[in-house]
Amino acid sequence: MSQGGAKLTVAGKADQADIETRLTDGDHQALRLWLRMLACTNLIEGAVRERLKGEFAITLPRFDLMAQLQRSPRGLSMGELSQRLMVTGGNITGIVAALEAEGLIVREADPADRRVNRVRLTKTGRTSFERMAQAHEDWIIDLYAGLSAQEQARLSELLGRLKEHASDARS
Amino acid sequence: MSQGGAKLTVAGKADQADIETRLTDGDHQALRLWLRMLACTNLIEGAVRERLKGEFAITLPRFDLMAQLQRSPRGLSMGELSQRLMVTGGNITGIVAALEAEGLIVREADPADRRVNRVRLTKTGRTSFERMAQAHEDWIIDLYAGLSAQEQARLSELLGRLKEHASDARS
DNA sequence: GGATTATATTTTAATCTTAAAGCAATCGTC
DNA sequence: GACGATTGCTTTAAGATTAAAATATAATCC
Repeated sequence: MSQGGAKLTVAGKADQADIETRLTDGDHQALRLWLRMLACTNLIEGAVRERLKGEFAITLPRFDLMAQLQRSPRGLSMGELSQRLMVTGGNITGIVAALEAEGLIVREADPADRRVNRVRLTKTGRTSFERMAQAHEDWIIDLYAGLSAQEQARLSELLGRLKEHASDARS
Repeated sequence: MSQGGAKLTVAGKADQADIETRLTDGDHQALRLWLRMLACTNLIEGAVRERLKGEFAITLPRFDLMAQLQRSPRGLSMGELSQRLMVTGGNITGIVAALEAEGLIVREADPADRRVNRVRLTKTGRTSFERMAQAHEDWIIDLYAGLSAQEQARLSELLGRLKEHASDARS
C-alpha cells in the first residue's frame, strides 16, 4: 500500500490518516471517494500492524501467511500460499524462511513431486496463532464498531459490487 | 498495504483480488467486511499502480509526491511532504532523490533556514504530471463506474463515519 | 528414450517502507 | 553570547514487495 502506515517518528498517531488533504474542489466525486477509501483502509491496516507488532512481535504478512496455514491443517505448497495471499512466489520464499527460522512453521519436501515444498504450522505456531487471531478479530470488531450491523452489511454490499465492477474493468 | 498487489508473475490479472478466500464460516461480520474492504482497495490500487507503470513508467509513491507538489506551486519542505503523504521522513528523502534524478522536481535550500530543503516541480515535471493526473482521474472514474452517484455518496458517507470512529479507537 | 515444454521454487536487483540513530542548524534561556 | 533542547533532514538496518532470470524437476511428445 502506498501513502499510509504508521509514521510514528514524524507525526505520531494523532496526525494519521488524512490523505484527503490531497483533494481540491475541482476533483471528481469518484476520486474523492477513492482517496477516502484509501485513507480508511490505511488507518485500519496501520492499527492492526502496530498492534500485531506491539503485542505479538509479528508482522502483518507473517500473520496473514499463518492464517492461511491454519485453515489448511494438511499444509500448503509455496505456490498455493502465493495464490491465496495474492503475492508473488519470491515474496513467499522470504516470509516462509522467516517464520521457519522462528519455529512457527515447518517446510518439508513433497515425496510425490520433489519440486514442491509443503509448509505447515508447528504446534507452537498453531497455539501462537490462535491467540493472535482472537486478538486480531477483537481489534477489527472494535474498529468497525462505529457502524451498526445494518450499516456494515450495506457497506459490504456496496464494496462487493465495486469489487465486481473493478475486477471486470481491469480488462 | 499487505496481501495485495499485482502478482502478474504468478497468477496474472485474472486471479487477482480474492483475499476473501481467507474467510471461514465462523468469522465475525466485521472481519469479513474488513477483508472485503482490503481486497477492494488492493484491487483498485493494483490497477492504478500497473497503469502508471505501464503508461507513464512511474511508481505510485512518486506520482503521489508530485500530486502534492502540484497543489503547492511555491514548493514544500521535506517535512511538509512527509506530513501530507503520511510517511516517514526517510522515505521522502529517497523518493525526492529519485524524482530529482529524473529531472521532474528540484530541491533548493531555504535561505531563511539552512536546515530546510524546499522542493518543487520543474516545468517538465508539471506538464508531465498534468497528463498523468488526467489519466489517473479517468481510471478512477472508470473503476468506480459500477456504482451510481448516489451509491458512491452513500459509500463515502459510511467510510467517513468508519474513519471517524476508527481514528478515535486508535486510542 | 531423449528432446522439448511446462511447472515449482529460489535468487537477484530495484523500489518502498519503517524505526532508530546521527548530523546539522536553529531556538530559548540564562 | 553560550549551552541545552528542539527541529529538519539523512542514513542505516530490516522487512516487504515486484518482475525477471535462473534452477530443478516433471510431463509431453515424437
